[in-house]
Amino acid sequence: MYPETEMTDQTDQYEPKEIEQRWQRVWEDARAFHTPNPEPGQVEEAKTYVVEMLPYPSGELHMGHVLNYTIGDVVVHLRRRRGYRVLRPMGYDAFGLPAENAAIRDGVHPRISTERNIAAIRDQMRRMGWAMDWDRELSTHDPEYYRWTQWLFLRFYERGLAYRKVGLVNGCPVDQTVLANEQVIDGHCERCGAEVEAKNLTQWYFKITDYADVLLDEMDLLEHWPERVLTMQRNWIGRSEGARVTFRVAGSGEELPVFTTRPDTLFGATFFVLAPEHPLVSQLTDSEEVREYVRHAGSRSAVEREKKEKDGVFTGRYAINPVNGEEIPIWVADYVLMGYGTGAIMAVPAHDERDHAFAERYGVEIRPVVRPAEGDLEAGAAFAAHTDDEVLINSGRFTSLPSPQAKKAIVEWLAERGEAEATIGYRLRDWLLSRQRYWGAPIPIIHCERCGLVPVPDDQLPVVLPDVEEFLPKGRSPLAAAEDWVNVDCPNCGGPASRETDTMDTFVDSSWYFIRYTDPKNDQEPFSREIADYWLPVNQYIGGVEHAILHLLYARFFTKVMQEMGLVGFREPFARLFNQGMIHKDGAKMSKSKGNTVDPLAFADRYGADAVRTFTLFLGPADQDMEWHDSGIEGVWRFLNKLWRVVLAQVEKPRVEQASGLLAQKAHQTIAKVTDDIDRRFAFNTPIAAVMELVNEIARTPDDPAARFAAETAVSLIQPYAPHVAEELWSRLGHERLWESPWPEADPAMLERDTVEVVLQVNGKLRDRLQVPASIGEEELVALARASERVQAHLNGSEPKQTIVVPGRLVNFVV
RNA sequence: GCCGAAGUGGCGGAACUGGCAGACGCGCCGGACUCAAAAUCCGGUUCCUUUCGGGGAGUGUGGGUUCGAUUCCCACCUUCGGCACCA
Repeated sequence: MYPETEMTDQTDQYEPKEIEQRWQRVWEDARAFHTPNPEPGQVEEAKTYVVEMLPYPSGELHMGHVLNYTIGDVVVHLRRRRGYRVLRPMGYDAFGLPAENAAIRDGVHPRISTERNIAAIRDQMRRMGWAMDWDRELSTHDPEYYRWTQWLFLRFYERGLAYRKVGLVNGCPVDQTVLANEQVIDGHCERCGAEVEAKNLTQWYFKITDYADVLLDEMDLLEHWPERVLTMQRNWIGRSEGARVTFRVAGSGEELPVFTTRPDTLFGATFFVLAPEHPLVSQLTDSEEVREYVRHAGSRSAVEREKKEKDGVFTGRYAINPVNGEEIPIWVADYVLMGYGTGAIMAVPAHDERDHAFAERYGVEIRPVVRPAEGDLEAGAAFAAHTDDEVLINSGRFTSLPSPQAKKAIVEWLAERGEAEATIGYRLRDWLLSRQRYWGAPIPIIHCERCGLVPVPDDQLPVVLPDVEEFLPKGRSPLAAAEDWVNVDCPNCGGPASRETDTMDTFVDSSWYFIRYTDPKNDQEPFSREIADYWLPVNQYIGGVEHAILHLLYARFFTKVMQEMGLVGFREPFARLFNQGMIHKDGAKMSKSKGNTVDPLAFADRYGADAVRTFTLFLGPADQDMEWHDSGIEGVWRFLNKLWRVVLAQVEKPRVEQASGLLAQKAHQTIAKVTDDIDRRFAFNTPIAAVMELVNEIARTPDDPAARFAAETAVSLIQPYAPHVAEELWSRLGHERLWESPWPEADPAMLERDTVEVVLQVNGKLRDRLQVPASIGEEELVALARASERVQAHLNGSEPKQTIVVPGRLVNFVV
């Protein structure tokens, strides 16, 4: 079982490289971290499912990975040793643009480069010593995986949750593909930074907007998600309550619905605005001026539109305001967006900053209809902040009603006549999932001239991605050129048909992988529901905050749909989420272009994987951004060397079964702190400091009868961080298999101290300290405290007005 | 503008429930070892002041609650993140 070198070739030097290789082999041979699924019907036992966001296989492990997977490793080791059945798999998010762009650049097929990168990154992960169940490894580019991604797509399609529509989409001119809204940052492609272009195209969408409310409401099912992530998702969904109010075109009576969050300001609407793309514009007028404006607006990008001053053009037509029958001019202006609400607004210049700017420019009436309940009515401050204590003015029968009531009353009044209804607006749009690129899972749909859209029958899945030679996208998928693959018989009528050539967004692949892990080799279904329901929801999900919106929102959406299909029995995929911070260097994010990256494997070569792992977590709280200093790892290196020396000095000492005394007590306190910090507080830096303290203490008193016990405790507690050196020292201490040895338990009796140090204060200022028996009575303690010379000096002979006693902590005299 | 997070020594950070501010580490200073240096080990290290006993100040700023505030409350400043011509 154990390598022969271990007992015979005992050098005094800590040689991480040799130790780490040796123990990695031992774990592999012992299949130490393989976790089988429970047998069917097996009694429920304590289980934990830990998932870290799977890496994109770039071929090189970076510090972000090291932090992510070391956090997971610490949690996993602790829970395994506390007797849980722990599932901890790993996989690769292998489809996507980087591999494809590399193929275009270097002429290597993406599958070849991806698989080469996977082999490299797998090897690097092993060198870091992470306790993963490699039997469950999966990759999203594997046909055995994407077969089920396609299968799930078809189930969504059957339910009307995957659909095709013509619409304005964001296209990236560099990556030559359309993007989901979530992949557009400030009007630019999130990948390459190019400014996106609006295009009218037919694309595939997932109907995530149907789940907008559920995605908000069911945040309550999440036990422990960082507030910032919930906030980001709330912002992204962008729910706002308001009303849909129907205006009509004067003359024709054509309906012009608008969405507003301020129905209380309806009496202040002095004009009406349509987005340039609004379909009614061309019906309302054939004015050349309007057509010219619409054409011009269409050529401006969203970024340009926002930067310029508001402008617009009058259509010559009027809209009738349903609250008072007033006719107000209809304008076309590109500050109104077609994509939100109805693409038309009622403009209330007195209470909306944008409408105000527009009205000022074109001389439209500005009519105030609400004023603050009390306080100043400064000009210009009217729309500064809308609050609930405002009251209506100039609003007919609603005048002097408080704003919140007025909102309701006006909508109800209009609703009686069918001219309004309370409704909710969302910022969230449907998820655009088709991509005009090669390296992704093909969308399993066939276009038949006679039958239209025909889903690929389940028994013909997977639709395997064909090998092509030319990856360069030309605005259509490179797959379109693979004619043998494209041209097929219609599964329905047998007539000539062609395959869909777009591939799926890689976020589809990663929206369900955490369930596939539970049953990764299933070739009958994506996973067994029984097994999935045993492991999920994931007890602990760990990953970077960059996925706060995209991946986490999509995965939540997928899970809800799968639950409604009866595929799983849970509504939320990740019960707890931990977002690690980013590791910076020289005050900035690490990036290749800045040249401030740190190669973890290079440091592992020099100091050992144990030191890299430990230092990464010692940097600071793992959920905050951290600053990497090369000199810092020296400190951890010194610590591990000190541990090595201090522990080896105890090997020959007798083991005292019931160790007592201060050092034993310190050891028990350290057990309690490390356990609580990791398991309850998710604090990973402070346990290292606690073990350092313990080791420093042993080094000071190596001949203490409890020194050996304390040393064994230190080794046991550092194991989740530095598993190799811990295992080596454990075996030299004469034990076996630390990785499955029970986690130490703090003896409550040992945590209680016989004597305690009490702080003596006068007027809240520290004046003296006192060692007293823990069991001392209050009166006796006060008497002792008063007797202190230093206290006496500050009391100046006067009698304390008040004496505060906190048992076991302090006595405070107030004079 | 709206929403969220955070401000503590020279630096990273600790202080978990209102009770010893600065654990642990880096850096720096001193010492041991060395012909010497590096490495290693040991000790010191918030600031001001001191007759070397001590005294005073101190957790972004200003106020408040409290015997007592890094911690709670109010106002403000700064930094970071999200959303934003979203009606």
